[in-house]
Amino acid sequence: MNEQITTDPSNRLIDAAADLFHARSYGTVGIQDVCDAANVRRGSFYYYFRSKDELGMAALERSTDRVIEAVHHPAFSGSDSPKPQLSQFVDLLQRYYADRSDHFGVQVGCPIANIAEELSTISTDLRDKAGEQFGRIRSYYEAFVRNAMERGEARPGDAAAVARRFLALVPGTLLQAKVAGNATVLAELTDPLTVIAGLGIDP
Amino acid sequence: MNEQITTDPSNRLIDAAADLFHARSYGTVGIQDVCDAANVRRGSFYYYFRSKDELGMAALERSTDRVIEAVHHPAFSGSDSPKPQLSQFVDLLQRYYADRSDHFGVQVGCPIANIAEELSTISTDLRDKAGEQFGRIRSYYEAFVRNAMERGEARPGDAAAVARRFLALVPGTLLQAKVAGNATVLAELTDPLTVIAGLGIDP
DNA sequence: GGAATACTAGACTAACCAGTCAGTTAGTTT
DNA sequence: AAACTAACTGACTGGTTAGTCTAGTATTCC
Repeated sequence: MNEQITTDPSNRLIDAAADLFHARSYGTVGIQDVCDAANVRRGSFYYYFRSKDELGMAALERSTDRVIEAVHHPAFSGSDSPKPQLSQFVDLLQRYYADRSDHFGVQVGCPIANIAEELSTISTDLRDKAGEQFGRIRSYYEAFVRNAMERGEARPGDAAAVARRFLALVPGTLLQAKVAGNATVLAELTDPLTVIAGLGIDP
Repeated sequence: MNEQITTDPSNRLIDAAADLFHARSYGTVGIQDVCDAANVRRGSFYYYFRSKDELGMAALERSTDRVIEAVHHPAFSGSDSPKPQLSQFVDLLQRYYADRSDHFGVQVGCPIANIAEELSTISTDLRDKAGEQFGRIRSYYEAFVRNAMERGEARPGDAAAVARRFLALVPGTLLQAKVAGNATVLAELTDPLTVIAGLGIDP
C-alpha cells in the first residue's frame, strides 16, 4: 500500500520507518526491521542515513505530510464555512485513524505525539523536529480559527491561543483512543473543538 | 528526595523506576539503571519483580499516586466552589511539573502518557494499566464537573463526557510543554477547562 | 574503453539487554 | 545445633543493537 518497490530506497526506508514507528515505537523498532520492510539490505542503510535519529526525523516529517494531506488540507482548504469545515475535519480524522489502525491491527495514536513523548527528553534534535511538525499542523488550526473570527462566526480573541488548545486536545484525544483500544472518543471531538473556538455564539 | 535508603528495596525500585521512566523513557532505561538508582544489586531485581513489565506497571501506579496526591486530591477535595478549585488545580499542576522538570533538568510531560504512548500498541498489560491510571484521574475530574453541575455553576450535561475532555486536554497540553521545552502553555489551561466545563454560564 | 561516481552488500565490532541460575548470607524455627 | 527459609547476589546466557568497514557491482560521463 505504502511501500512500493518502485520508489527509491531512501523513500522506501522513510515510509517503512514512519509506519513501524507509528505502529510500535522508536525504541522497539530496529534498523533491521525498517530495512526488511523497505527491502533494503542493512549495509545500505547508512548510505542513505547517517544515523537512526536522522531516519526518525525524516519519518516524523513523512508522518506529518501524510496526515495533513489526508485530513487537514482537505478539511480546511475549501471555501466552506467554519462549522462544516470543523465537522469534516473530525470526520476525516476519524477515517484516517480508523484506516491506520485497521492496517496495523491495533489502535494507534498520533504519530508525532508517539515519538515526541518517547524521545523529547532524550534527543533535542527529535524534540525540535517534533515541535516543528506540530507547528505545521497548528498553522492549519490557526488559519481556520482566524478565518472563523473574521467571518464573525467565532468568538473574537487570540487565534494562536485557540490553535494551541486544538493542538493539545487532538493528540490528547488520540492518546485516549489508543489507550482505550478503540476510537469511540474521537467521535466526541467536534463538540469541545466548537466550544473552544467559540463557534456559533450568535443565537 | 524520593529514594530514601530507609524504605524497602521493592519500593525503592518502584520509586527509581517511576523517576527514570518519567525523565527518559521505558525503552531507554535498563533494569541496571533502575537498580543503580535504587541501590539494589541487579541479581536481586528478579526476586522482587517477575519482569520489567511488572516493574513498569508498578511504576505507572506510583506515578499516578504521586500526581494525585500533589495535585488532584488537594485541588478537588476541599469545599471551595468550582471556579477557585479549577484555578487551584492548574496552579498545583504547574507547580508539580515545574518541580519535576527542575529535578530532572529537562521539561517532562505526563508520566502516564509517556509510557502509554510508547507501549500501548505493544503490551496490552501496560496499556490496560495505563488506562486504569487515567481512569483514577478521570474520576476526580468527573466528580468535580458533576458537583459544579449540581451547584448550578456549570452548564448541565454529561459529566463523564466533560471529564473525558479534561483527560485529553491536560496530558495533551503537558506534551506540548514537553515538546516546547518550557511550561508556558500550562498557564493557559484554566481558560479552556472553564469553557469545556461550561463554568460560569449565568451572566 | 577507462575512470569516476553512485550504490549495494555482508561481515564485523563493541556494547548492551532482559532474564536465568546456582549459590551465599542472615535469621528464625525446631 | 541442625534444619529450614527468606533475602540477596554475581556470573552467565543467548540474543539484539547501532554503527563501521571494506569490498564489490552498476551506472554515467569523458
